[in-house]
Amino acid sequence: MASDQDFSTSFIPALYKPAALLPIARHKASLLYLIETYPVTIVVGQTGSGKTTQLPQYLDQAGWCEDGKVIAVTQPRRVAATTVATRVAEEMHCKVGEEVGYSIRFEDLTSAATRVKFLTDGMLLREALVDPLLSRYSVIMVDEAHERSLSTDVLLGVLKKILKKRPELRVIISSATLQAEEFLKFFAGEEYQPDAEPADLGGKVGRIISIEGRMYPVDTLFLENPAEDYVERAVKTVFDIHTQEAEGDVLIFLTGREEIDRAIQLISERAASLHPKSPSLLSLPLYAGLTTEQQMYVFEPAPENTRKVIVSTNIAEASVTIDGIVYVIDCGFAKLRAYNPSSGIETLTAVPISKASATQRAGRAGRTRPGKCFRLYTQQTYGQLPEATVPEIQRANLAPIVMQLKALGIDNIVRFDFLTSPPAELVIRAFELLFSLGAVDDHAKLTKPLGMRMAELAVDPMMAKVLLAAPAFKCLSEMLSIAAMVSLQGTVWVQHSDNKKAAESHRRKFAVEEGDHLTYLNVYQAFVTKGKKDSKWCRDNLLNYRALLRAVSVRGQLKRYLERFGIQVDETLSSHQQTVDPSRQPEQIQRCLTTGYFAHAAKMQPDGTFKTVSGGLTLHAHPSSLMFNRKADWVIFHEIMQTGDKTYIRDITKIEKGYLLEYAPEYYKVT
DNA sequence: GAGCACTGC
Repeated sequence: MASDQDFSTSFIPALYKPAALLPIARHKASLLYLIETYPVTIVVGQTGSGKTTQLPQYLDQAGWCEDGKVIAVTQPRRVAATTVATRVAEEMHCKVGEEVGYSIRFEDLTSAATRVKFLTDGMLLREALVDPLLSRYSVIMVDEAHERSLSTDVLLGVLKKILKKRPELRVIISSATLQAEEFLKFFAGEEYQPDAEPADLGGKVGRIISIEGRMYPVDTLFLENPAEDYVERAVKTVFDIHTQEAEGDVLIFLTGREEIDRAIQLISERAASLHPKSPSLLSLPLYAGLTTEQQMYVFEPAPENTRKVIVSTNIAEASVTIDGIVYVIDCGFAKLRAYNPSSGIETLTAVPISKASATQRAGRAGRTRPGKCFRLYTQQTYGQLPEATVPEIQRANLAPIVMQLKALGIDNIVRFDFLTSPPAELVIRAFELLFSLGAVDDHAKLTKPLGMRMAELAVDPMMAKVLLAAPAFKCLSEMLSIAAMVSLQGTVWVQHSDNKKAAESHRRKFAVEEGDHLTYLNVYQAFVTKGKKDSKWCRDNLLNYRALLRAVSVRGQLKRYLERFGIQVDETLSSHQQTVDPSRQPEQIQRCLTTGYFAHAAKMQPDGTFKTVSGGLTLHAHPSSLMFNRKADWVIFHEIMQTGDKTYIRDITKIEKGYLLEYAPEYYKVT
């Protein structure tokens, strides 16, 4: 038989490759040997190597599921967990939920027969709350670990701890080349010897194994001189490709919606001047803010004699894969979220990408045949890019993670073995917030029962505090709905850029005087009474049907948590009318919100902007908020974020200044 | 007058 190399150059591979022909097949014996011999195996597998789909099947065949044990494969994203499970079930000739299953939030398709289980890494962490040693699993494979998501990093630390108590457990980390040694060094700990021969790097703990992928070569081109305007330059490059290169679709990486809209506008303007007989251009946007329906267009094959141009954010770098891309245009930037621990404000700004990102982007051109990548920056600029993106754990608000680790019984966060330690300021800031909420005491221990319960609720600490305070304000049922709606993060209304006025008037139908939180409550209540079984009702009101269905699930889950704590949720309308005067209901909700969000308070200025309590910072109501063009005095808000040169607050509710002193006397004490 | 991408029984 021809070698694998010959095979890939003379044939175009089918979408579903026969498993035996995947590059991983000839590494089967050595993989199984390493996993049998060492607790930790790092698998460096390029795109198309088949590691995610084949390795779990090899392990199953080799007997790792005897005695009822299960193989877990974690993914950073929900869609990946479900699609890979479907694919492996097909190969194992079973239905999803039988021998192969998946488990993500709100969807558990597993059964007693399940031997291979795909799940999100956040989900596996949740399971550790109930089963701290994850004892039902014989093998845990952490896929895409090089992406270094918050939950992946925490999970790796937890697995290292578990390995000390369960030497028979096998951990497989799938990684890109760059981080493989770092992962091994982390698990080997003191045993790791930097000067050792590569084969002995991990001592008795583990080994690294590389598996070649199925990628076509991609020619990379740099600019000779820096571009002044990369959107303009990207558009020019599209036309250069269109007139000079062979057929094949184009993928452009830009940083956000505004740039994407502008690029699409420019492309369609200039496409008008193409020769009437030349092939046409079809440009399509791709970003997370689009509805699923709108996103589907990018997967449809272009009409005959048409070149497809997809203009995308970072979503196409790892989360979404589009077939038929032959040309990639990379602007060299991405928007990244970061948390400033001294101000407590999140920022969202465009920053240069890493070399690893640039490689990943270029690789998108070589999935179906040899491709080209046009980088809109110079080779010198590329040389100065960081090797890898700063892991999320070094730039995120850590309050939720601190709570989660505490709930897992990991009390000393500072001494917890992180792959990369978070900066001390982020940890300190997290503890300050949790202390002010009453979740931890002077000794940084979780309080009982408040802190323990907050740690178990799957919402951010401020909202968790509000929910646990709600029974005292007789508004628990309402607050559950509000918490569920806030968790949708601004996806309640669908965006129709062509009809802003209509959108405004629809929103006004649900609007109430007190602000965004009570407006959400209105929408939720209208949805469950009128729109739950009818997506048309949502369309008519420009509401996001899928998002609202999700709110119903989230609410149900939060309610079950509270009931487990022994907190009764009274859902009958008549009952709270007996306890609270209906006209006072909004006030109870405003007071209750203040018990969690007192640190997010601001005062409106005569010009309509807001100032923080300390007076230092000018804040703007986000245009999606009701308070964007309404009068208020004091308000609390859910979220604060700086983009460009403005700092926006969103999900805003009016309060009385006195509430702040009443519910957070320590925080606002007069000095 | 506007926000990158993810996640949680």
